[in-house]
Amino acid sequence: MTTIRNIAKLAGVSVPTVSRVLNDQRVDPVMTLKVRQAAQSLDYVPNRSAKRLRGVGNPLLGAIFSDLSNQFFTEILKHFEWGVSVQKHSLLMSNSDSKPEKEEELIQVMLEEGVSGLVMAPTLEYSTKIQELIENDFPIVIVDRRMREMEVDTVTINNFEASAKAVCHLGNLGHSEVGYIGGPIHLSSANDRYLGFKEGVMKAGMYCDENWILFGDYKMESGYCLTEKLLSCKDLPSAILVANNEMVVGSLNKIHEEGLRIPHDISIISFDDFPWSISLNPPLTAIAQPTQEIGAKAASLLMDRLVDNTKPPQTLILESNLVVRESCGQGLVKINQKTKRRKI
Amino acid sequence: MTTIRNIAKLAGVSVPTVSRVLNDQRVDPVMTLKVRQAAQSLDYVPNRSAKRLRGVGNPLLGAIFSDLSNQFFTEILKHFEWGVSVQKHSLLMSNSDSKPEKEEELIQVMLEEGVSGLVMAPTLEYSTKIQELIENDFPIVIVDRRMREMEVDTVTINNFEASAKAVCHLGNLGHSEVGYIGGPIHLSSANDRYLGFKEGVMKAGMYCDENWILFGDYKMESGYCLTEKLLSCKDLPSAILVANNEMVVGSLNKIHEEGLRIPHDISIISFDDFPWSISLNPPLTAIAQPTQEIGAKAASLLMDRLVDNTKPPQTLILESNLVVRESCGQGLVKINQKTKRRKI
DNA sequence: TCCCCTACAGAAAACGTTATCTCAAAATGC
DNA sequence: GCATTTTGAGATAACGTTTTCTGTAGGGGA
Repeated sequence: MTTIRNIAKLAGVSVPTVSRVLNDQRVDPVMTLKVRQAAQSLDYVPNRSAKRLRGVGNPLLGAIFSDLSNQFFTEILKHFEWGVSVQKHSLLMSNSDSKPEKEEELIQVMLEEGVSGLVMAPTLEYSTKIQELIENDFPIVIVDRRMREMEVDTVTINNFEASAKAVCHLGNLGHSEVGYIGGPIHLSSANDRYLGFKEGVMKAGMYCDENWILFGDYKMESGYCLTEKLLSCKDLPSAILVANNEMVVGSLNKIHEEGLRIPHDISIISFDDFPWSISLNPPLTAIAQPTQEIGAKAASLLMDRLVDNTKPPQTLILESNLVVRESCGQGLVKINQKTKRRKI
Repeated sequence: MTTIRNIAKLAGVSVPTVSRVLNDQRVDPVMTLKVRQAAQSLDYVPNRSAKRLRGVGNPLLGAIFSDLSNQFFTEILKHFEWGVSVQKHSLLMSNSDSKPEKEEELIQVMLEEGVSGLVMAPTLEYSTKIQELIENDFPIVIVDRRMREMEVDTVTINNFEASAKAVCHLGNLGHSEVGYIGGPIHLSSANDRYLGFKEGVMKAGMYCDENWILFGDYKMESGYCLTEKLLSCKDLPSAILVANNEMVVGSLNKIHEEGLRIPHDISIISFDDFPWSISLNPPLTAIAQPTQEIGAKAASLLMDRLVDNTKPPQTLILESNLVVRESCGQGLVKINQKTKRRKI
């Protein structure tokens, strides 16, 4: 490995002079040239660890997401990376696999690596580790979820409202019985979506049997299993709201496996929208979250905080967008047979 | 920030003693205790930059993928991370956005960060930067694609064979005219898939008009546009093979937009398989790549090379799996109207 | 001509660690 | 009981940088 010391030797100058040349500080032109040539010929690669130790050089940022195979998060991450890369930050990413203990470990690793800021989709709505970071004024931005009892920069959508809006949409289409397949209630997003669902049901005067309300873990498998459970009810709702992209895939798969037709036999509406949602059977009506904007805002929030850490934390609530396709009956009232047999 | 120097002061011992305690080396129990307590009370966070500068501590690995919003890559990445995390490596990830110049820049950044190994899905089949790394015996593993003129650890599937197999499947179903929507031919995967397609067509005695062969960039948009172009042909093939997951989404969207029915009007088979492929309209017949195995093997290949860099580079060719669903006619011969009108 | 200021290169210190070296004290062998 | 080995803690150097300090040469003003 070549160091500025080697360069200095080859160029016949002192070490600090090399440093000055490489940092574009004022140095005699002839020396500058010699140093540049030496650096070139030795394939010099600057050592960021050394720079970071000195407290200079490109900052390192960290991203910890609960599920890096969930396209929703990777979209956010991609735009976050775009947002911060204009400033030449390096980005350390990791996957907490929705495990709080792994998350804590990863935070520790990132701190040891010397990140100057973090963006996270945390696994729990409270974490002493994160609380500590905040108390020590460590720059951190939370996406998708809100933390409980913590003042911290946050970028999310209004999950309550979005969920209520979805139910309202079902109501407008004539649905009067609706089920809910939700995420882990200890996450604010899951909780808000559930509360919004209840609110929507109430406002629209719809009915929801308690057996139609099921909570999973935001993963596809639980979407599948919970749908199985739901479909085993004697009476079925005419429509269900599924709380995220992964679960709705499981849910759809189960519904198709059972040979039920959407929306004829059951309607479905979900959170999160992707290009392939259009080509599902049927095209899926969904609440699209602005992943691009979430990522970009998170990046700018974090970069702002890196330069000025005195501002009070902000919570940005972005607009979600109901994308109406064909999985809820295309505006027609569809009541399936089973539901008609329902007593109340 | 607290350093071992602070701890030493508080515990009333020397700096090296603190280091020894924290590295579990033999130290007087009473001192050990004092050091541990001091470290605890000062919220000590080890500094990996300093360790790395000294040449010790957990190694850092780098991952550079051409598209981090492509689920195929994130699946690989996830399993790669699992594979290496058993050894407590840190992982620096980045997205080259399929841009060679960005890729080169990212490699540079990672080298500066001091990664001890790289896993990459490169943007081109040749790169002087990568060539240099290999010549300098830098540990690197390539996934999904093969590099030209380079001896380097590689994990991929047999794209040629898989593609031929797909065409053969179409032939078995009675298709005799087939189109191809491929990726950028400068990538080995895209090239192999194309060659395999041609081979398959020839072997099965099928027909492929030259207007039915279109090349894009593996992105959804080009899948959409190329399908538009294909569908504008006077005569249509009865089936098309689409070369990756992103493009097939665009392709499906376009086909649905045109109101064509799959497989009645046109059959479609693609590379890459995801949970949501089951719920597409219709369920998509696809060549599933073993993303989990690719990631895991890449991890073990890289870790092996980290400990022993003398072994000759290996190329692992993993098995792909044809998943037959309903987008190719479920075993029935389907010839659409338009095709029937074709002259030869 | 002398003095002071400026410009700029080199020397030395520092960032937070760990490894090597030194040395004293304790433990062991005779 | 003395010599020798072992033990283990502290001092020092080193990793690759940058920053501060030091010193020297050259230029300008009196």
